[in-house]
Amino acid sequence: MKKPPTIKDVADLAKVHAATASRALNPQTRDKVSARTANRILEAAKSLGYAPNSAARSLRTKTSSVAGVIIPDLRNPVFPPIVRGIEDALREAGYMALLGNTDGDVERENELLLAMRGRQTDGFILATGRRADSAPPDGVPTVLVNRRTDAGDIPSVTSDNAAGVHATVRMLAELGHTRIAHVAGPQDLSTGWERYRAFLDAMEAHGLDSDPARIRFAAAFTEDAGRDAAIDLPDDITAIIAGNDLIALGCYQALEVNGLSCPTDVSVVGFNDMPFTSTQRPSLTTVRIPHYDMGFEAARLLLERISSPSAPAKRVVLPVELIRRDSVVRASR
Amino acid sequence: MKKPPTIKDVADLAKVHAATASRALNPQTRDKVSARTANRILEAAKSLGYAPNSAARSLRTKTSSVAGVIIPDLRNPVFPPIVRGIEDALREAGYMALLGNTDGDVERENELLLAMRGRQTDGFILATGRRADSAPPDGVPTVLVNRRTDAGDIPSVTSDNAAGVHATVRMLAELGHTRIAHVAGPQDLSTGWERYRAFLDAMEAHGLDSDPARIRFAAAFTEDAGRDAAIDLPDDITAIIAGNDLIALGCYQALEVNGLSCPTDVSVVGFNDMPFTSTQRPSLTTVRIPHYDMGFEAARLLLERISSPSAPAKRVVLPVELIRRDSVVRASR
DNA sequence: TTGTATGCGTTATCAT
DNA sequence: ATGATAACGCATACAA
Repeated sequence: MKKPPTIKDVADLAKVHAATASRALNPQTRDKVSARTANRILEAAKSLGYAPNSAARSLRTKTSSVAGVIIPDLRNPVFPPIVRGIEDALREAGYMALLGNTDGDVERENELLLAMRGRQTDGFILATGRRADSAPPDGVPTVLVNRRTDAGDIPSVTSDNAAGVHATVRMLAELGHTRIAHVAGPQDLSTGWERYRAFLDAMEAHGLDSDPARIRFAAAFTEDAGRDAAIDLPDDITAIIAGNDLIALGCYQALEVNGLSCPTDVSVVGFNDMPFTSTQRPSLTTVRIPHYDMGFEAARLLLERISSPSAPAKRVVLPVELIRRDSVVRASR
Repeated sequence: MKKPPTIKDVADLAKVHAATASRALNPQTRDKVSARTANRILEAAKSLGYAPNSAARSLRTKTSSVAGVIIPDLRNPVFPPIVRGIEDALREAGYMALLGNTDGDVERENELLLAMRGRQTDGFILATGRRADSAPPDGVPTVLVNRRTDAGDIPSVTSDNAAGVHATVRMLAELGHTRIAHVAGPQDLSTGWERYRAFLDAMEAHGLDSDPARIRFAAAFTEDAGRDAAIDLPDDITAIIAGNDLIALGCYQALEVNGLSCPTDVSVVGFNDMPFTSTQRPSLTTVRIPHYDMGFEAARLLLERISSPSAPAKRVVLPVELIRRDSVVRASR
């Protein structure tokens, strides 16, 4: 494990000064060097297997080509595709991702932010945003993905939750459903909130009554929370719009406990189209969200922001798609 | 965006020299400073929100407290829990994870390794190992997780694949199954290979005939590859041991195509116990692998290795657990 | 076009 | 126990 060559080694071999080597090695400044010597230097670098020491470069330039990616928990199936999309977009620009999980703990998130900033992270992509969060005080380039803040002063990439809910309500209405329940997600997250508001909107738009007795709020976007929230819904409902797929699976459980069956008695719709929803019993009708693309776009937005930090905070909203499967049928009661 | 405080700012505030502040801030060298001044310095650091500049530290110490984690694809459900375990173990030691996906492409893996090494990565955790891979030539600390090499000269954390297969065969044998098929995974990966070898072993141990006609090799650990491989299995089999859960789901499909039903006609067993196997139809019997723990152990092993690189290459094998669900019943034919 | 000089923030070595 | 100093490798403003 002998130590790697430095730029000085390259310079010596090419019989130039280190500064000249630096200029030749950096594509940005290569034209400040005669083509002949530049070639000689590149040659030397290759023969030595030279790779720049990024610590030294970071120290000097204050940039690292590393982005911090902070999510609640990688084991939640929505995040892997998002992270994968982020990584692919970052890589195109020569960036890498430093990953951290918070489990929804704000303190842990702050620790992570601090630790990552100490590592010269050029910017952050956060999938942990809460509606009430405010922009980072020190102006480090930051992009939200999947969730956004109410204030809207942080760039974000989200999906068109409202359109998804409207499409769902329209489909159910066309199938004769009128007593439609909503098991909403947590209201402090934009995803839970937007879908809930859109539910009220869409019901009204279709002339349907959104009786509060048919609305429940799950404590979290989990199967258990979904079951607990759905367990005491009134018996006369014919459909449930769940805050997301996990909540929808919880609704499956609650219906079973109550001796009802999906889809015969009650149709169920989820949100996300996470993996293996198509092979559940019954296969789940759901609003597909382009998680990979959201991650990809978020990373591009971050890179944009890193190169021009003062540009206005763009907000990208990607389209969704309603996927009809076996969990939805015509209303029978 | 004012610049973050440096150790000099802390030192000035505490009215000491930067060198003293450095000693006080580093737990390793704290005892070289009087307790009183150390406290004063810590106080000052906290009040300024000081975080050490890791680029400078790396440049000086040649270490980064960053580990490279390279996996095939985060969207494969086995990897998120592994990565999460890695991250939790790394965090305990003040390390962070730089993540990269290869899609199984060796060239991309090499690019990633190079790029990460240029970023002063202290070591690597690879979930991409192939049986034929050899140890990295330059002696960078490296640990394999989930898969291992034949040579065994790289430390690894894997699960007891053989025990899982033996338990599975025993269960099936006790339920009266004799014509048991195996849809194996890729044989260039230790997981696919070990399970296949264990299958032959276990069948023999139970006095059962492992007719090659009842063995198939899937081209990949995917649902599609599993279906394609299982589609032409002989009709007289009563059980299938699949190389992993995704292959098992592919077997479900193949059985359906062939007009057979699981579990009535054929019992199916998978490997991994990935999320949502319990809610498939039928719920999948599978060998649960402690992915999170494997990741956690792998990270610990890497940290060990970073602190004493010349220690012998440990190989950790974690126990597995057979989870019986609806996809397995007594042999009826 | 190329060389010289300097500093990024930290820590190790020396001196006090 | 603390301070002074140098050096890690690189990039840049300035000089030649």
